Amino acid sequence: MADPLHARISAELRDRILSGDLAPGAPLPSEAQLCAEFGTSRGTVRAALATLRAAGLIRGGQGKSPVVRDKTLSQPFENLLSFTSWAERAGRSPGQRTVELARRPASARIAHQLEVEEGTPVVELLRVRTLDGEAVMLERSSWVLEVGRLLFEGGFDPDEGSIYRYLLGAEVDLATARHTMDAVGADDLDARLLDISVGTPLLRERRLARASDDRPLEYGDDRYIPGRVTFTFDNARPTTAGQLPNLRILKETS
Amino acid sequence: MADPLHARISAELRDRILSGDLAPGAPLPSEAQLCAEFGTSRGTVRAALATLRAAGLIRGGQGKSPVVRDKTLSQPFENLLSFTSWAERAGRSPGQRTVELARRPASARIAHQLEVEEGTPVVELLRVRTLDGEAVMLERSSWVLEVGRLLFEGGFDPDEGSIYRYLLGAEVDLATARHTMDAVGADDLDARLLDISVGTPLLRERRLARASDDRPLEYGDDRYIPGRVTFTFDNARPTTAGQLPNLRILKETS
DNA sequence: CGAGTGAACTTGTCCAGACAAGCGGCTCCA
DNA sequence: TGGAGCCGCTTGTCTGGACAAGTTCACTCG
Repeated sequence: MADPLHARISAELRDRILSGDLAPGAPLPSEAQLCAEFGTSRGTVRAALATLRAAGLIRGGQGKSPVVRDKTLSQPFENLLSFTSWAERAGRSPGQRTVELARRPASARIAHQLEVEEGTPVVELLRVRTLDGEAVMLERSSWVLEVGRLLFEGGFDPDEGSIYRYLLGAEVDLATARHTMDAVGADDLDARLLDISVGTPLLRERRLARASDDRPLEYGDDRYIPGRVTFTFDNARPTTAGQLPNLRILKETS
Repeated sequence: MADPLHARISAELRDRILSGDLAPGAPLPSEAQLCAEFGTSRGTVRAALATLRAAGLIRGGQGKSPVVRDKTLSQPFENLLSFTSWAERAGRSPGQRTVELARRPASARIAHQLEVEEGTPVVELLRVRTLDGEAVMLERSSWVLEVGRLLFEGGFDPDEGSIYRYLLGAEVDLATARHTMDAVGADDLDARLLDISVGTPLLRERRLARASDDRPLEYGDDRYIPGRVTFTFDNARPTTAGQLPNLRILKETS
């Protein structure tokens, strides 16, 4: 109820698109009609439409009503960090087996990524992640001590829940993340823990999560067995001048 | 000169950020100052700032001036399609060796992706792509006949220029693309053409490019040798309510 | 029957003003 | 000295209006 008007309008329209009430290809009501329906001025309606446009849900040109482009939604921030959140939203059953949770001095590479002195204590976590009981990914995660210490304190069980959900609940300021994708062959550790042979191609996602003031908080290295999980992104040519192309990221099971 | 005012303001501010005139962390001028500087109303200035915010260049909260977040720009639409455009922008020297350019009936898989009947003629292209003379990627590309025929007509040399640049110049309506990343081991063909051994891990990018009315135009399968090219994406938690997280994609050499 | 004109409708752009909400620094008081 | 409250600046939200530019469609004219 306290939400701004334009947010409520865009939420309402988004629901109509996601529910199939407005099918892809169908035109939206004109701005004038929306003004009448919600009892607002045109500027407010246009702010709501701009949100949908940035999300890639609608496409529309001058002179014509905007048209529904797609009903797949870009995934929320948390989904790209949290294996658990993502799997649950995809209707799969996530699980994990914790191999180790350790506090140790940062190696040169980790220290460089986290922008701390080499040898500074960090908290490292190594887990095998499963989907419906089947191993799909090996997660190596290093946290700066300030945040990592929370993983040792009561309330968090590494074999139980989602780290990110726990940390976001503890009001840790996770604001941005950069993900880099490439391919590697399984090393000895990967092979042993994922029960595959050395050299098997793996999709690697390296991740650096930062606080809102850009301090690095976590460096992660996740290696996915191919054929179980894919990363998809959409991009579109800019529509109106000065507008930037819109992007959406989807992490999918296959 | 014919550009809208808000586009000119956002372009001017973007240039100041990219040139380093406004360094990351520095606050932008207040909206009132920008109004005075450009002689416009506040709504116009806010439209310009919204563009920068959607691009992830600035971050800013209520009560405070927006702050420069980053000076890396999301890549334009064409860069994610065209190897040539991307390489040139990255300051590298792209090249290619065309293995075959053929018109043949669509296989079941290609027909399914391009949404045509199996056996419908399509145009298929197989090229080894190089960066500074070094092979980095094997490109398999299948075009619907309507577009692919242009590759046979005069004016296009598959050993010379960029397909996408040529087709966009020919006013082909390439509007959106969906990219899916995973890892595969090199098959016999990959191994022979890229001069690597069978089973070497490769980063695979499958791509479906569509026209603005969503008809598929091209299905591509690009396989990158690891360590030469990576795909990076940034995501951020939404700042203001109702706003969606912003995303940026970077394809990088390493 | 076809081509061209024009009106109605749509979105894009821009303006001027108003109030609410958040932030930061200041003063004043205990 | 330290804290509370106030004030000014900033952005967020919303209104109502105006004109420009693009699309669609029906009508008219040749």
